[in-house]
Amino acid sequence: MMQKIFEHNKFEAEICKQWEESGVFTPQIPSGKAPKRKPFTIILPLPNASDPMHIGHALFTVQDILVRYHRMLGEPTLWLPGSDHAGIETQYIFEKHLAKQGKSRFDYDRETLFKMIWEFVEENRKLNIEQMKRLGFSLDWTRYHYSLEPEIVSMVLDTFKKLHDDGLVYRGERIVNFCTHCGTAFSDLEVDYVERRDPLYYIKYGPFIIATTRTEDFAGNVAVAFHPGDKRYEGYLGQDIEITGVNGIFRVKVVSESKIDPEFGTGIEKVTPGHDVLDFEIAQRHGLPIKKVIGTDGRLTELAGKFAGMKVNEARNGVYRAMVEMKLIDHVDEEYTHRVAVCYRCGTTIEPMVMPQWFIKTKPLAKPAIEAVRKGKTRIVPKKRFEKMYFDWMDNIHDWNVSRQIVWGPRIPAWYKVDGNEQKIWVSFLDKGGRPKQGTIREHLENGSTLKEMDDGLQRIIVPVYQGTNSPEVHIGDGPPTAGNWIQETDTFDTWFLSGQWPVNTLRCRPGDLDYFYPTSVLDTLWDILFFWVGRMMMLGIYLTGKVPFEVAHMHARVVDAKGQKMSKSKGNVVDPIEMVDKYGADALRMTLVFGVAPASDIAVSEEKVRGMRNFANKLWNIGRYIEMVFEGVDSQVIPFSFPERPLLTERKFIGKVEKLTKEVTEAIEKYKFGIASERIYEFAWHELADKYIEETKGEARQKNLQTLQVLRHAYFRILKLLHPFMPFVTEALWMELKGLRKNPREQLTCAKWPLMVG
RNA sequence: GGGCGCAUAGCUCAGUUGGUAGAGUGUUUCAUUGACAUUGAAAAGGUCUCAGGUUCGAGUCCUGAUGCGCCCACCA
Repeated sequence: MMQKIFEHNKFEAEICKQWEESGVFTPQIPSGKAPKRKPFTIILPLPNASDPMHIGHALFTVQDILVRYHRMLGEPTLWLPGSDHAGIETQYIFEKHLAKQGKSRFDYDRETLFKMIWEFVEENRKLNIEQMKRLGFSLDWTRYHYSLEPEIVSMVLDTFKKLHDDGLVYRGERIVNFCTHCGTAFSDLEVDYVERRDPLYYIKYGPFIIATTRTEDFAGNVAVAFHPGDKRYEGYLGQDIEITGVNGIFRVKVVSESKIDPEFGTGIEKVTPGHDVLDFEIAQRHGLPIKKVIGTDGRLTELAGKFAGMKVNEARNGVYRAMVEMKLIDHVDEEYTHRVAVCYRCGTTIEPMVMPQWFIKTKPLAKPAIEAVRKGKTRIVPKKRFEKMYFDWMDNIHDWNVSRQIVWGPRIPAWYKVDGNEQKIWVSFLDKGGRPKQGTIREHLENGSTLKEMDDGLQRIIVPVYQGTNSPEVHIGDGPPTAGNWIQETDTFDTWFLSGQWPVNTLRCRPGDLDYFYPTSVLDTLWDILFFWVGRMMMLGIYLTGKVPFEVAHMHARVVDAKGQKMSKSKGNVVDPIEMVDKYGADALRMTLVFGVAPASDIAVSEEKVRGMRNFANKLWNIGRYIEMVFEGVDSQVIPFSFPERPLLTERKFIGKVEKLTKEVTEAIEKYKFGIASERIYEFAWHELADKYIEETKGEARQKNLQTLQVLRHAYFRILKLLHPFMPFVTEALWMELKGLRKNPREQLTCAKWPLMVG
């Protein structure tokens, strides 16, 4: 006898276990010469190992619907799970954790720090796996991968070597977005902009007046620039002008540059190539020297004279006061608002800095990635909205800075020759007594440290890029050359360099997988990482295999609260998926995320909606209970599960509706319109089957009219099948319950055949 | 500065190729030993943002306006 209410807690764990043990989520590759049916494959967008489960992860439901649907169509189906070490994110979280204990990353050598982070992440990573199972995701856990496992890392290093051998890797002193708090450079994508009001200083500058918000970087000024043809300044073009500044007299060159806006300020700007992106470009074009005034610690360097050692903001005020004293300030615009680059992680103002970094040339990689989408080898869905975004970004792509100055990630496999370059390589390390040491290798050696000691306590090295042949020899490969002394780069790879090759590398882990499952069928992800991830996967996937990584890139939307507000901890409107699963069941939460949702629009989630969907699961359960009741005493031999041959008119009409529903739902899923598909089933089950058909045929059912019962059961099982991809637990529970299959998992609904074949 | 999206019931949103508006939730009334109160029956509630245009016919297509949101580039 069935319970009066569907108690999800009683069934979910058991059903989960049953699915897993029956191995139905692990596809079999057909062997021998058997005709190979095209498989359906999705690679899970790997969650950050350090992230606690949040509602965004529950959106993987969309993938599970696709996967379960295709599995029921009889296709070999693979949904491959994984976790991402998420370099900067994770190290950032860990450093906050360290700070609570009064420690910082500088207290540890890199190896120790790496191990500590590893331990720190493990618990959460394992918890994530359990939580994803609870949502009913039909992932093949036998193929689970972690981005830092040795096999994956070794493939990533090989890719870098290959890129290097193909001439697509270079090291350059380039201006990068540097966060002095996080201590690392960021790619352009990882920079946010905030509106800020700062004083705009008009400074007397030799014969000119220049407008700037930054007074502190004066020691890095090497030129002034104006728009070509600006009559006010044309006469000065090419001259060396003497300037009196707070640190004395210096000279700057006068150049003209089309990117200078003649309308801004006085139409002439000071050029500081060491600390401004545009100025760096100007310097490259005009062969101007680059002076580094701000260090990686966010303090001014010795070039700043008496201001050396000050933090940027201190120095800005200090220099301003000095300028006032020297009557160098013409006037100050206090109302000036502009956009300032900040670290997307910690909000610290980004300092553009010139630093040695590893770059990947992206133009040759982007070209085939653009072609592939243009030719439809990869379709972006919804197309209209996102293809344009994709092309815009790909067409204007910059070279990719893959260096990160953090320890949490695979180290770039580059070794610098130490012998003969001792004075060029800067090293920070902890000596045997745990004391921090900084300086060139030569200085360390002179102070009695050995190379081994430096390596044991290594924190970071900096090897500048020298012009011509003066740069230390670099070796890229599996390890250092045997002859001589070499020291490995301490920069690690940008996380996206790993995740960009994830579909290829994970499928390489098992022989035959790459051939069979690649290109994968669908990539489903939040559209905000279209550039971070989708673009990189396209480039590296094609580069490594010659084929696109996925045939469809499906963009889903962001989850927001009931009022359409973005969820955030500070607003306190976060919906915890696991709490919802505990309270209302996984099916209810899954259904909430797709029911009535249009493609790529925001998804409003409220507890009320989850409750409503839980009520639907219960409704379904009670229809089953009703069926169990009316079938009591009826020999199931007498009523086969087949389609009735000659139904009565009411029944015939109803069966027609069932067929129509089947068609509509199938079409909607094929078009990624899960909102419509789920709504149709809901509407039909509740308002057609329960409210109308059952109510109207209660008399016949009581008299055990065989045709009525047969049609009733036919419609009901059809609904269970159609709904299974959306609400796997309650449908599976009912299927087992009504078919008496609780002891025979082989006939579970998960493996049942979809009722409509699609061509 | 360039581009995109949205505007429909109190709230959150659907509305697939143009044919007199739908769901969830909330509200009101009634029903109750009945498969299900996590229920059923019924009701109220919308000039589909505004102004033009195409059409026999526009929530749906076109143009413009207003409001909101987002993305890209970035101003020294």
